[in-house]
Amino acid sequence: MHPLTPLITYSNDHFSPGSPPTHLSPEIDPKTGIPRPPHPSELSPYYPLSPGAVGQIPHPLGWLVPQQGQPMYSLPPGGFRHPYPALAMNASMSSLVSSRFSPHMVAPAHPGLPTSGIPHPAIVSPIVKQEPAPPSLSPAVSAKSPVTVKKEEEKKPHVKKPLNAFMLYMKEMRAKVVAECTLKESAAINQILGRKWHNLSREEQAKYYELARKERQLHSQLYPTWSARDNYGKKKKRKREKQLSQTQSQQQVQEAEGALASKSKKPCVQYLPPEKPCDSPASSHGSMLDSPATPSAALASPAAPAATHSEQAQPLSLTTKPETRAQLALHSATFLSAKAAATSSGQPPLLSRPLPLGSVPTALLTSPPSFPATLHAHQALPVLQAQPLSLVTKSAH
DNA sequence: GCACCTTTGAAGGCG
DNA sequence: CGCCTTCAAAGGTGC
Repeated sequence: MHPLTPLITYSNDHFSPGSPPTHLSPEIDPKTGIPRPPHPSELSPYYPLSPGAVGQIPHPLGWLVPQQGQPMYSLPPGGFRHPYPALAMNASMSSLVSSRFSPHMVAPAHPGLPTSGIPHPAIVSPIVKQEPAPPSLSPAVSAKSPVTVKKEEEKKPHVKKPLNAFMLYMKEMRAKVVAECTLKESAAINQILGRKWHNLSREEQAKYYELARKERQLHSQLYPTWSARDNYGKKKKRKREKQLSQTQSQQQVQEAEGALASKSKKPCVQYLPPEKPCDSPASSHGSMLDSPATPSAALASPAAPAATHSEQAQPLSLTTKPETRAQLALHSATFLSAKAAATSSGQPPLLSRPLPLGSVPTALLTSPPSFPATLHAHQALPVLQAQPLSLVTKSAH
């Protein structure tokens, strides 16, 4: 079943202008055993582009109930939450938003100005202490009395960051993974999802990158003045220290790395049991979610599909750069890892995917210009070996 | 009740 | 330009 399915409450036909990648035909996921729906086009279910081309647009609320009744943007106990508030949409935007905005979310006075009482998915009630509002969102506020201003500032919605490709993927797949596993801890689920992500086929990842790109695009249109910086410090986390300590633990891991050969010794085991039935990503025996199990199969779906009609606005740089993260050192110690990250905004990192034997160069060369390509040789490693990596990554993060 | 954990990616800041 | 930090989701867990 296609991962995006849960997010799509309407007919897949809308998103299948072209023929789906051959390797992505609807069927039972070998790994999960979950039936896979017809593969939609890489067009975002959230943003059904080219309405005219794809036919009638499904109910706009479709995005609200992406998976098992769970809204794309969860509704906090406090109230409705939507990534993006009502906004004035132009023709082009409407197509982007049509599937994500409820019908009642009609055009507000100004884009980026959540003037209506209808919250935006990206806007969260000040559950989190709001600092003096960023200058961006509420011009109307400035015109009010200091007291009112202060009051409203406190209420000022928290514009959240647009979800990146992986986050979109997680949102969609989490329910499946949880259903498959007895686990419910997000930490564990996320580890699984992380590996599943790496095992996703290029085409599938491309869809999420595209979705994320549209998310960002839409977000930027809605909140032109918004900056990720605006949310800094809103979480009040000790993460900082935590990460530092993790780094320390990482060092310990590195020190012990010499004995890496030994079974998993990583703490993450606690979250992600090595032999989880649902741990498909790790399966090196060809049960990957969507990636071909065999090199030949992998090659069977060269970058073409995703690239063919992907109108990716962002030209994808194939520039491959060495792993930039600190974990590289550790990675290199155990396996090769080449990761290319787009430098310009909107440029997804090179796709992370299983590294088909002898297909690396080809994959890179044939990668769609708009598609990220990351080589993860370790992908082929057994779960146990891969596990430590995720841990390392985290600490390095 | 809040922060942590865990994942990847985006974005901003800093040197 | 590269590196570092923070945040985005999410739900169990621990304090």
